[in-house]
Amino acid sequence: MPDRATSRDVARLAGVSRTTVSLVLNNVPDVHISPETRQRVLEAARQLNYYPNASARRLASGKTSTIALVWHRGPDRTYRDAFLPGLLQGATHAARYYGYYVLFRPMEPDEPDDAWVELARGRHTDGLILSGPRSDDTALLDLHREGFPLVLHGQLPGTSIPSVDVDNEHGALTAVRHLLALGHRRIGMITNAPLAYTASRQRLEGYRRALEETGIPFDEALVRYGNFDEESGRQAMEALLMLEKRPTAVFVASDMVAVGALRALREHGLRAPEDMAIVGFDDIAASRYLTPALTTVHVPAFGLGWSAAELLIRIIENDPLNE
Amino acid sequence: MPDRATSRDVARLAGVSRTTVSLVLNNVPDVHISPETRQRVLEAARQLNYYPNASARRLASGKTSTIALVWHRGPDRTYRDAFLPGLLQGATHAARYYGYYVLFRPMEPDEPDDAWVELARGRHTDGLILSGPRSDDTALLDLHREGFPLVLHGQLPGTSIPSVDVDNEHGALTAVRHLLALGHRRIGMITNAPLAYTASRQRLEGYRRALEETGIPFDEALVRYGNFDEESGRQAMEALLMLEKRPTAVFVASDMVAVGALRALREHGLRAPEDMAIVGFDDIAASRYLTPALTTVHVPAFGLGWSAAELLIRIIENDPLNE
DNA sequence: GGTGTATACTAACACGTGTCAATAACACGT
DNA sequence: ACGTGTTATTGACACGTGTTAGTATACACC
Repeated sequence: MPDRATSRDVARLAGVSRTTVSLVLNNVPDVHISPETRQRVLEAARQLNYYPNASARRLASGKTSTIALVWHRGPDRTYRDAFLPGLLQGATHAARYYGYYVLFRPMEPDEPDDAWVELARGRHTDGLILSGPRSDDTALLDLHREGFPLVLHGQLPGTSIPSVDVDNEHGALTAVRHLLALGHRRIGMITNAPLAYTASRQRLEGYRRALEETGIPFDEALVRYGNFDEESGRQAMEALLMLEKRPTAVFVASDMVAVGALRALREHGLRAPEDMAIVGFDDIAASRYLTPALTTVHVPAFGLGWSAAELLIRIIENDPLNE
Repeated sequence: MPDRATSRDVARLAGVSRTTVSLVLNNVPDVHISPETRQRVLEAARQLNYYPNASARRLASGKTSTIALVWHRGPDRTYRDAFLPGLLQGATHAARYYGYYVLFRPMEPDEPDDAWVELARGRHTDGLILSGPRSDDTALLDLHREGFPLVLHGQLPGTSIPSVDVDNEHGALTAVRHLLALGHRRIGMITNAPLAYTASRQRLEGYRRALEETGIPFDEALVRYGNFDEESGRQAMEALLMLEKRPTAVFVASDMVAVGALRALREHGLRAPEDMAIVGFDDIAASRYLTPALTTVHVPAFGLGWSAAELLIRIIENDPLNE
């Protein structure tokens, strides 16, 4: 590769000092450069096709202008894969707006849970978005205590670390209200996952509140538990169909699980929504192509990515924790 | 944030020179350090929780240990979104294996087509994977001529730039052979996109070759042209259904387009595969959840990402173009 | 006892930028 | 003539690491 031009080369060609080159190219405010000099510098830079060396700039400025998205793949792999493009593009969109790059760092099963810490400690990035954090992660708490900029995507109860997440309860509330508005009074629910997951509890709570609003008593017999995948949805629906008094509608708190529930219906010769109305949650791409199309609660992956990145960059640039 | 330890601090604590610290921590070969010294250095580093500063290391070594994935979203947005997680995770998987990080850089509609060039010229990364390159991109050719490591994902006829891509022709060949093996003799095709796209032409060629193998004459009347989306598939299938002699099977060279084709069948009261067999291409996640499930040609997104990154890193590290 | 040679370590330079403190030139009022 | 302030520019240091050339010591060999 040919030798690249440095700011020294630009300075020489323009007949000024390296400092002046830096001041001009960075548009440093409150500094006076004569228009002719400015012009000469810009012309020289153009002529030499000069691009400042990122590594040198990082070292000198102490800023990497980079944030990282750390991606824990959970047990709900397929669901999270469907979520990734939106989240990532949202994050990069915001990052670009503020002049940052985005490093993508998926955590793989064979590495230690806190392998991502090196990104922070080695100052590869100015901040991190952690998607799918674990609460037993002491490295995470340490970093936060030291004031390293972090934003979580997902719930982590009991910490003060900034986070973004879907409003699970409200989404569920809306979904069940929709079924109520259609006239259903006996409405079942299949959760997206076991109740150990915060999101799961919140969606259940939304379901409960919607019923409460309408004065319908909560009936535990109508609730079954999904476990991320299709098969768990099929089994849960089977169980609901076995009930003496079947529900006329079911809120399934995950599209992936809902696919299984729909399959169970078909196996019993039942049709949706005529024989049983179904509302999903997550808005996976596939739901649009199902037959019949699945009504579902939209989850704004792009918006979440955007918000997470924007929040993180605000924290990085204000540094409110240490000044 | 507390002051981080530098290699100087480690050197002082261990009672050695900074050079020794560097030699020990980087495991530099062919250099002799006594076991006691080595131990003292490692202990000091541990005690100070020392992580080398990435920016300084980059500057000193001239290596960023980073590759970037440049993502052009094409007109086929949904399809490419479904492809992203696999490609990206494949690339990061290989990158991690070789000790590289991955920068994700989507190109947005509002920026110049060659905005990504700054990544290379500013030495933000050691190399680039370009997904969905444009042939009219002179900046691309310039960089390649200068020996900057590049790998393309997708076709770019008439250049010597290394690239990875799906074997479109072979995939199509396999799909049509499958239909032939089922006994079909009158097989239609709906392309994934207009023939201006290389991938489109290659899939058509695979279809043609499969027929040829079996001695079935190619009949242009049985070929219709999709355009990435569902609606184009619906229309194309409508046209095929209007034929006097309908095909008994159709190879649709894109799952997204196939979804539309299936819809058209339903609208005519026809069932797949009983009334008309369909084989798709791309293996989007949704195809598994369609009813009936769509048989499709699997596209190994993860493998492509892996290959692209591995090839790129080989080029970076051998630098065969300039030595 | 001199001559090589392997071992263990270090001083000093390089990487290319950002930025502060200093300087020089000049205008202006008294 | 002298101080004061403004404008335009620069010299010199800092950022934290990698790496080469070199020094000092110990050891082996004839």
